Amino acid sequence: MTVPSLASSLSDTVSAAATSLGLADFVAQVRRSEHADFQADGVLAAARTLRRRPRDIAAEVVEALRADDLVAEVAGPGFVNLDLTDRTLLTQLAGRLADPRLGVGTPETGVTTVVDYSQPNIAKEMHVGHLRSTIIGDALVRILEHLGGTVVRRNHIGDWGTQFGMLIQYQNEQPAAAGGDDASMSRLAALYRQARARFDTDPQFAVRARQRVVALQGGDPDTVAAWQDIVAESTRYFTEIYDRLGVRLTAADAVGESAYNDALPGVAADLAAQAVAVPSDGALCVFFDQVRGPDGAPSPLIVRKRDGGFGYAATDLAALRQRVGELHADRLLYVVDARQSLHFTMVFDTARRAGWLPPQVSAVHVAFGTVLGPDGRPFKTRAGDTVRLVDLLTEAVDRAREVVAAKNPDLTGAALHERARQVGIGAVKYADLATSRTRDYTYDPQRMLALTGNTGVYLQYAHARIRSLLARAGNPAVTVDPTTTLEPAERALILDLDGFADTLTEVLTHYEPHRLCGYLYRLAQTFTTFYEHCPVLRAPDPIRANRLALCHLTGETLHTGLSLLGIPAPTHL
RNA sequence: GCGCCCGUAGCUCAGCGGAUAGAGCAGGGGACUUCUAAUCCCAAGGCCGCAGGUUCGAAUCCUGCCGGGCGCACCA
Repeated sequence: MTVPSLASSLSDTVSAAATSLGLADFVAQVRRSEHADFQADGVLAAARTLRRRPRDIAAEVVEALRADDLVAEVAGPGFVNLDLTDRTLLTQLAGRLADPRLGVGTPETGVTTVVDYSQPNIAKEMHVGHLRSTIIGDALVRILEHLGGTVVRRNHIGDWGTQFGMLIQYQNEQPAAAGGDDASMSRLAALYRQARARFDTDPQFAVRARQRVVALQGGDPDTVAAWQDIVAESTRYFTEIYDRLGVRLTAADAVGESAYNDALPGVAADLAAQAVAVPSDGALCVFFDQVRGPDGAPSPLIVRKRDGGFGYAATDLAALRQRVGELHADRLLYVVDARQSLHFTMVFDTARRAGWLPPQVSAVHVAFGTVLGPDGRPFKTRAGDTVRLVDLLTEAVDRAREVVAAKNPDLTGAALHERARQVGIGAVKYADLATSRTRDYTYDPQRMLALTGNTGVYLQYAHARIRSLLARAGNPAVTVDPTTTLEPAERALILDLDGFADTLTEVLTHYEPHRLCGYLYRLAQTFTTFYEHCPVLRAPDPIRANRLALCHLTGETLHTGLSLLGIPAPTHL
């Protein structure tokens, strides 16, 4: 059963009190405060429109709030401080514990969201950019689903385009150099590099490669078969990485660019018929008032190229139309690099104009910044190559294994490996999710894998400690006695715990998972303060039982919160 | 030229209209016969890029600068 947060309940209470006083426009903003449990803001703003003294209004509100379980008082220039009784806090604690969902509601019920994320390219290695998209998208998917939403995952894989002509042609001409029958991702990556180099330096090969593209698009059986082999091999590889990452993307979620091929002529024809797109230099383009190039000339979204081919604008439009029209999406999320922001602005605008994106359907480019190395430059190896995602994950897990083994010598073999995986992958994900997504992100393996401070491990450790404590107590049934007197550290913990559901909805207002990271980190710190100040097992009942209940809810909240970030929370570290 | 993002402690970052701007890391000083010290406590560290404006109140909103990053016609 949904348990409204204390903050939202108080907001209702204060608003009702203000209404009873005739303060019609009063909007109570209740938030946590250093000076009380909560503070209600809004009096100062109301005072101006009413032309009255703020403290007088605040005093009236306080008077109207008079109740047994609430202490309200005027503070400063016109703040209303709100303090709740221990009994109220303990009752709230009991309410959350009584619900398997910790009282979190399902405000997303009935809302369908299509989330487009990960987007690796066939025959190319995944790198840190894909990692960001994958991790952020996965967290958003989990949170949307947890709040009752319907989610369609879409992995818009780069499985089509001119580079496949190059790849297949090179493979045909140089079967040995391309690694023969040895089908693997490293073979494909090497093939890609060699084919690219040949394409750039040998004009005659480039001509043959372009002819091969025509053959592919024309459905030549041998060429199509070669393409399918390459796609299948890459897809197996991606699935392997998703499994390693603990990301819930499957082959079924992969709907690549090629899936929209048949729809592209229709997209172009409809846009042309509606005059949304117009011919320009032989291409079919959509223009925008504000979008201009360096020369001052309008810059288009190119729906169909001069040679008659389609680029990714057409593909994105086809996908969008299908997601709204056939999948009945209420919301479209694109977890893509911030550098694509102009592209999405144009695509969304075009779709609006064409009527494919009705006003009630939102489309959001969930942009993230470039991944930088410790030197502040785009993250590359010392040789200047893109860092392979697999290498990065392997390094993270290896280092985690060393740390885990050092702290927990009894752990060996498969158990050690599993623990190292949970810690290492968790560290990578947390480091990526914890910073606000729009800014460029400094990827520093040293810092992230130090496994100390504000990291995933800190949270995993806090969780494991709680599980250990509860196990030591014999995992008793949870009971809450609402009549005990609370220590400040206990009050702070209950108040923090109560903010979980509100944090999740806050994450969805701007699709910012880092807010959940910040919440969980604060919660872990508050718990640690409680842990240092309030003995649990040694305390006499009913205080002991209440503290065990606090531990229980904290453990559950950390576990749920971490899992919503896609981070495992083992019972032991 | 136009557009988007970013300038907060030495470093990496939170905070984005409310009371005295916070954390982590690094560096300094402490705390383990104690429920996991992968932890905690204390001290130190700030013209919140600059200048105006709006407001009872601005790191937060608006305008203009400065500095950095990234986009802007046939790659995706």
